[in-house]
Amino acid sequence: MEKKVVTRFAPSPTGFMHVGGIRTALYAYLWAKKNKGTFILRIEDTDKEREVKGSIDHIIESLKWLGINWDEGPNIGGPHSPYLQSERLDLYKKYAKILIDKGLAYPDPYTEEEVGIFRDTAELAKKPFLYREHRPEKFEEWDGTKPLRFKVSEIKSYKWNDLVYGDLSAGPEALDDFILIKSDGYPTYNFAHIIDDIEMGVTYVMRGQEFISSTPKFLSIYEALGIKPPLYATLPPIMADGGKKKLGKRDGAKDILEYRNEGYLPEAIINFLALLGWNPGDDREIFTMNELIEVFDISRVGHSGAQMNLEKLDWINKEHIKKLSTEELKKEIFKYLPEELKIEKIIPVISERISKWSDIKDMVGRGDLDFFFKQPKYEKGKLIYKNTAAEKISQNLTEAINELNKLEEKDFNQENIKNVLMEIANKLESRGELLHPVRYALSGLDKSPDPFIIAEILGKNETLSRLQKTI
RNA sequence: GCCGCCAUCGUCUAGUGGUUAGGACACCAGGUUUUCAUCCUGGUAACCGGGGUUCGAUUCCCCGUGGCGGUACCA
Repeated sequence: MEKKVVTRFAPSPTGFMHVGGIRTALYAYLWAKKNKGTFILRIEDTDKEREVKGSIDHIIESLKWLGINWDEGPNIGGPHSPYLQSERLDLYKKYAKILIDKGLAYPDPYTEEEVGIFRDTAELAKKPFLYREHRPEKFEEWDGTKPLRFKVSEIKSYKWNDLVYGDLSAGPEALDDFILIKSDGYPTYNFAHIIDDIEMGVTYVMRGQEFISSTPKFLSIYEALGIKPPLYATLPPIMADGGKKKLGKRDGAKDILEYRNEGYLPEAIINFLALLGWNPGDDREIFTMNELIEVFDISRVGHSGAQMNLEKLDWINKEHIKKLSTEELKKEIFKYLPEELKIEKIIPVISERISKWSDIKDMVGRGDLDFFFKQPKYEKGKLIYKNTAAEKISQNLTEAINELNKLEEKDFNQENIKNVLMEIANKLESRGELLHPVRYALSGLDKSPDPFIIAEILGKNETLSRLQKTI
């Protein structure tokens, strides 16, 4: 019987979520779900200085919007409650005690300034700074007012296997007497996440590659505790769009919820991020969350950094829009339309022309849709199709009006209108001789949706009146 | 400074000790449509550089270059 797969996403509440964090969460989620395992959300709020109020709610909202649902975590609880590190301080102290008792942890006797001087001296000598070279000979009793440090017992190189990168290694200088518990009583990330992963039974750790170099520290703690570490899956970085810098809040990374405001579908964001650093091994590019769960595999995660590419995101979003039902389209599209345009028939006209919902806002803002409910302004000459004589155009339009007039109000729909107009148009030298003027008469534009659907939406009276007007 | 990771079209990527180096976005051209959008067809475009190993390297090894990360009482 294989051990149950348990993954976690453990953000710190220092602001909003951006695509980097979301992708890490997504991969951890996909892997857990694929293996019918557990996905845990844990909040790493051990740095009270950097904490930003409200970010926990923000994280929760972001993940929920995207459909990355946790099996255990804040809000819903679970067998390993609580899921905020700040509420688990006793636990870290308990483990710290174990290390102290083993002689593997000791209070740092120096002030921060003193350690700073050690560091500066080492730097000046162009040597890597290692606290352990200043380790006190005798350990005092820890009273909780000083930082508690880990005593590295064996200075050595580490080699370990990473599910994504394969064999990784780090030299002995990556190993040092790092701080386990800060002087404010909170544990450091280096310590807390290990204790929690142990306590919560985490079996796979998905993480950014910024943690590669501190892995020996983690491994040495596991060794000291006599506990087998989880499997590591290190993810490649995401770079800012157009730049080569790792994406970070300081480099203009966007709040993931801004994508919601811009009218992207959560499934499209998920689809896009899944493909940023991973591929299924075939040519498929459009996936739902469930399909991703099906095909996702850690072993196909890439090694190199990838840039955000909004054009591709737009395309993926458009593909997902195409999959929506009319009901779903209606719900979203109507949010952005003025009252006059909230009609069923306009849905396909719009949905075919947008890649994200906010495009509708832009269309409305530019007045692209005004002709549907406002009399268009005509410009002289625009009505003429190529070199066709004005008399000929008038004649065609007149015939069109007469024929259309024969249609009953209830039969005045796209299909019938098309039949009527095409019959006339087909007799002409070029169908444009009729269809272009009709388009222009109805919309006041050269480029517009199908004039037949416009006519249907305008209705018989308005259609005939606009045609008459242009003559 | 030291340590580590990475390197295929503009971008996301597939792939191999011998391939016409494949796909997608974007771009361009043609077709369909009365126009736009959609749709279809086609096209431009890539193995960072130098050394090895080899009959043969984009692929394996080394060096360089470049990018990224780490070197915190941040995560």
